[in-house]
Order: sequence, then C-alpha cells, then structure tokens
Amino acid sequence: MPNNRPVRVRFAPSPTGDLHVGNIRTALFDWAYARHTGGTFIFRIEDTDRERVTDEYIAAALDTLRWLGLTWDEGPEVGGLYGPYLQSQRLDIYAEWAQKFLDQGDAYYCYCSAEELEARREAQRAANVAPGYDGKCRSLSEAELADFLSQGRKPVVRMRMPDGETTFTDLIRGEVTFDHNFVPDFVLVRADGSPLYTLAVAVDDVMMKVTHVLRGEDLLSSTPRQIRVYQAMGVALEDYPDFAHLPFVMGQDNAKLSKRNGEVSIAWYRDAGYLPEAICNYLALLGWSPGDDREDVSREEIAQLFTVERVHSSPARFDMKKLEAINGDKIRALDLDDFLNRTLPFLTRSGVIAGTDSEIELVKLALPIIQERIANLAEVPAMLKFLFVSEFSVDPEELPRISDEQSQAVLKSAHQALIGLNEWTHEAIEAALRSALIEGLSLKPRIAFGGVRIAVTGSHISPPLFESMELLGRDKSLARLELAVQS
RNA sequence: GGCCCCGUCGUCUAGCGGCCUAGGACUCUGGCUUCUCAAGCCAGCUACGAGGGUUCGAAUCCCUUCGGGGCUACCA
Repeated sequence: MPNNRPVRVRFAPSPTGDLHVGNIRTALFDWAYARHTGGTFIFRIEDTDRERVTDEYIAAALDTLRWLGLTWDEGPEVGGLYGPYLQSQRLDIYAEWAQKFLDQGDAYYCYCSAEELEARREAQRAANVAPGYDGKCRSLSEAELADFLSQGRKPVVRMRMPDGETTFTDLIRGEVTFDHNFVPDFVLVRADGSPLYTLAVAVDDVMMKVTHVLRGEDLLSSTPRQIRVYQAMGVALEDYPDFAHLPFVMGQDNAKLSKRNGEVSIAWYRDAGYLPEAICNYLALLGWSPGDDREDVSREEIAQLFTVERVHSSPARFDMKKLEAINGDKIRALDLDDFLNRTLPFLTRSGVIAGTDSEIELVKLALPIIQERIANLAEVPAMLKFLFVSEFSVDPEELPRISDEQSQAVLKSAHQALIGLNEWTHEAIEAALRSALIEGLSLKPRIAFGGVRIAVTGSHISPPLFESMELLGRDKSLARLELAVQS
C-alpha cells in the first residue's frame, strides 16, 4: 500500500537501559530515510512500562541521539503538532480508544488471573496446541461476571482477534501473512488501567500520521496486532503506515545484541573515544550499502544515498575491528583544532593535564605526531603522558632493555652528543644522534634509537623520537638520559 | 513444539539469468618503507550451507532439506 502522503518516520525506543548499537542502527536508518525523502523525523519515547523505563534513561537517550547528530524534527524538547511525544503523557488518549474498542465490541474485559492464564498455557503446551489466550472471557455469562466482580477481580482489556489472516507488505521482506490461529487475543490495557505497547504504538503511529515504520525485526510478528488496532480505530487502508523490518545487529557470538552490556551501549563507545561520525558510518554499513564500493560515508552522504530497497534482509554481526578501523580513518581526517577539542576531555579526565593554557599549547603541538597512530581518542592520554608527568620514571618492564652494557654506552654517547646542541629542534637532534650513534658507534638505527626512546619516553613504543624530544624540551630530555644512565 | 524471518570469503558486503575462473572493505599472513609503533604501498589466503529441479546457461528462479534467529507476556 504505497502512499503519497508526506513522509513521516519515527524512532520510538523504549529506554529500559542505555541505547545500544542495535537501537542506534535503527535510529540512523529512520533518520536517514526521513532526510533522504525530505520527510519528518519523529522521536517518540515508548515508556508505557514505567516499571522498567526511567527518566535517567530517557535523558540519556536524547543525549545520545544528539551526540550522534541525528536531530529530530518532532519529539521531546522540540515539540511538534502531534505531541506529547512521551507515551506516559498520552494516557488519556489510549484510555479513550480502549473504551471505544470496548463499546464497539472489538475488545472485551478479561478477568482471568495471571496464574490461571499461566496454568492454561502450560496445559496447551503439554497438549502440543498453539499457546495463546483461549478466548474464555469473550462471552461471559451474567453469573460468571457477577462471580468475578464479587471476588474483586480487576479486568484487563483484551482485543478480539477475528478469524482469518493478516497480510501486509514489508518493504524489506515482501508479502508476509499471519494466520489468526497463531495471533491470539491480546491485552491492550493492564488491570491497573495502564496501556500496553501494542495499543500505544498503533494509536500513536496513526495519530502522529506516521507513514513509515522502520523498526527491528523482533517486531515483525507483532505487526498483525498493530494492524488489528488500526482496523478497530477505523483507519482507512491507504492510511496504514508502510512497514520495513530491519535485520538484527548481532554480537560476535551470533546471539542477539542485548541491553545492559557495556560493549553494546553507545555511551560506552563514546567514553572509549569513538567518534560519532565513525559510529554512524560503521552502523550504516551494517545491513545497508551505498551500492558501490565506497565505504567512507559521512552522515550527509548516508542521508543522500539511503533507500529501504538497499537494506539487507539478513542479520549482521557487529565487528569491533572494523569500527576501530573506520574510527582511525575518521580521526586522521580531523583538522587540528577539531582533533584538539575532541581530545582535551580525554586528557583532563585521565588527569594527564589539568587544562592550563600552556598545557593545551603543548598538546596542540604534539597532536600531529600521534594523529595517525591512534584508532580512538582514549589512546591519546597514554601517548602524551610522557610530556606532562612531573615525576618521570621508565616503565619497570622496559628497564632491562637499557641496563646492559651496550645500551648504557649508547645512552652516555647520546647524552654527550646532545648536551652541547645549539638549537633544540628535531632536525638538529636527529643529526646529532645519527652522527654520534650511527656513524660514531656504527650502530643500526633501530638499536641506536631504541634505548634513547625508552630513556626519554619511558617505553619502547612512542611517537617519533626526535619530535618527541623537541616537544619535551632540552632540560627534561637530558635529565631523563642522565637518569637512565645512573639506573 | 507452533508461527514467522533469514542463509555469498572469518566478518560487513557487491551481485538482482550470461560481464562471476564471484568484486570491494575489515581481519589475518607475507613483503616493501622505516628511529619504535602506526600510517602508507604491494601480494596472498578464504565464500555462493546441502540436494534436487527450471534453463542453452544459475550465486541469481522454484522445491526440499539442513542451519541460524525472532515471536509465542497484564515487556517492547
């Protein structure tokens, strides 16, 4: 049922934890589809389950989406014509519709207790019958009703699922049909009067004039229920949204990515120094491709190129290695000021610098020599630490590498060669050391500079040596060489 | 168990009946470059789950089978 209404796409998470990779991939596709079509991107919070959704998680969700640059046109904090956009603020709307369904006979009160339902489900399972509500309360006698009422039972509102089947066209999977024998009557309103997802999602999509529902594959089999609510609402067929069920993003172990796991939470990636543009780029490639061989795509390009037709139908495994590779590419593409601004929080948080102007100046000078050496921003503090520590010492594990006789000789010679140097530039340092160690002692470069590197930076892995010494300064460099000789 | 979805290199993917002795990217291996580590460059390994059809011709269409996943809540 393709429609020509102005495109309105919603991302509607239920923040029962930090948004994770799978959520964000869905958000990205929703956003991209809206932007690609010039439509409206709606952000809605599905918090009908207030037992599990918290205000902190909601706030974090807004923050995460904004950090990623997935700005919404309607939703929390920006408003819109069809608000409110928190389902917990739309309770009266759902109650009205539920009452209407009751009045129309589409829904009915069900007095079965949780225990009774569970017992009957067990029996169904044992009898190898499709489990699901058996329709007991569809038509209660006066006596039964009076009995339940006298027991003080509070009913749920249950939707009546007529005989037949539901067929709809999924934009990614094609035509899908569900026989109603396998779609039992479902609950719309809890006994305490609060609505369930199945009711709220359908009501909101209709009332917010959503034209395209791009969501996770796990909701595929709940679609007939959603369509049933549309019917009860009296929505015309051409006003149904189009559905597109996105394939899962799975973990390394081939299991569905789950919440409450540090490795899947987007907040974790932010803290680990991943760039939002890298996350978007990588996630865009999970289940979708631009159609050519390009893999380096900006958010704008994703929006420009994204079509549902190019979304895969099969699930994708999340691969940290590739994310990291893309993140490294994006870091290398940063201009100096941008790189500096993004790096500073990591340096101060880790305590490597306090944030003074002179420190920042030095960081700015040092960033170019480490930019192509890191894959995420969290690596920066460890790499630049040697420039800022007040009490310098060589990593104990590295000490054996410079304590043998030959190394000591090299260090002495290096100190000797540098002590009288006129200008302290990396060119001059290199020239002096090459002359003293390579030519003077006939050493291979890697042997000659290895010890000096450890003595000066504290580790056998470091940024380029001569530039590092220039940035460290003459006094500290020489002092560290002396220290290494004594030890 | 039932219903539904899915199945190309280790991973993400290109492919929509002939251009495929299956292309790209990440990973991995080897090499070059080199003051370490990176980055960069070059080369290499490895895939159409299986079996039947349809067709002159199938990764591409159909069937079966096997495998994976989802749903089966007063969660979403």
